[in-house]
Amino acid sequence: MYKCDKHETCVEDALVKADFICKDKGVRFTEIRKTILEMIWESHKPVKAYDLLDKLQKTILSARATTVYRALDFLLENGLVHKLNSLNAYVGCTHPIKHHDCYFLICSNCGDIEECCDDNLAETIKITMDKNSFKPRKTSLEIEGTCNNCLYN
Amino acid sequence: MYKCDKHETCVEDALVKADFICKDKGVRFTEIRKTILEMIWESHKPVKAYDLLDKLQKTILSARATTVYRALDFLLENGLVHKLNSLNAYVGCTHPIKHHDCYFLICSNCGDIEECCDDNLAETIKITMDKNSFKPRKTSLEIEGTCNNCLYN
DNA sequence: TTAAATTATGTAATAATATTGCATTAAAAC
DNA sequence: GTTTTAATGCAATATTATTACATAATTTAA
Repeated sequence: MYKCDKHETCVEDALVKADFICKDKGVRFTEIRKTILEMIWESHKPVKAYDLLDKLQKTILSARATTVYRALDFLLENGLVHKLNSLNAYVGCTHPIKHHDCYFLICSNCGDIEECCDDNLAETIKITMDKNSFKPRKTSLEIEGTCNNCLYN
Repeated sequence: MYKCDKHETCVEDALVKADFICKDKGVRFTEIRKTILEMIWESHKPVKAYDLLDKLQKTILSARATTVYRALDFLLENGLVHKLNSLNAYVGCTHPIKHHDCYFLICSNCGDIEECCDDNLAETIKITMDKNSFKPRKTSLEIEGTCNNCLYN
């Protein structure tokens, strides 16, 4: 398990930041979008679209797959969540305001995700792209393995 | 478009190597598996499972989704093809014998894939994992952008 | 401050991707 | 040759995601 001191703080923090970002960008952080983001932030584990749908339908009976995917699209576009392509699942972005390229450590033992940034790594990727004369637009780096916690606890 | 001097060579080469690898490992390179690999190698573009199925059904009427996915599983397990998670598509591995960690440059203009290796990049990733006390098992690095050819031709 | 334009949501249908379970056949091992 | 293992046949279904069109809510701007 990911050790955040007090998980409520993560959730609150994410919602406050999201609110700020949306206001700043002049986009609408509607109830549905807020609810989906909150649900995603219930854990540090990747969440599946249809699990979100199941939960959402408990309060919003009209919810359909589109409801969820539209909210996800919005959250993705605005950098509030990430999609993990290797899992077809979604996680909250831990630093939506100052957003750089980041990568994901996926622990296949406990299921937790850690979102990381590393200037050195980002720089090396950039250099490698230059070497290949490739103009990158979107980088997806997902590393599956065992996290520190699971290894030693 | 990816410029390989003579594409037949790519295909032949891939099949010969696959044959060698399978013999070496003592696994069976059956007709279906060979056909699927050949189909994947028809281009340097990622291929979709259900497109493979459509093609396969022209010669093997009994082919079903499972037929394709089982062949793909085999080819993936034996390092003969790669799955591009960001596209839900498959490409042939260009160096199945000496296999290191590699990454994929996905040109969203021409659709071509380039599979690359870079020791320096691999090393940087390794170092970054160490820093995070994370024990990696499988790395997926996919970079979408514009390739050299599309930029300057 | 209402009309027009834009954005968000409701709703149904369906497309695209992938897996399960069980029967049968083919190949390898003994 | 028989047993064991691996591969394929086959049907059903699970999972993930999109399309198209209608309605409602919000924002823009006349």
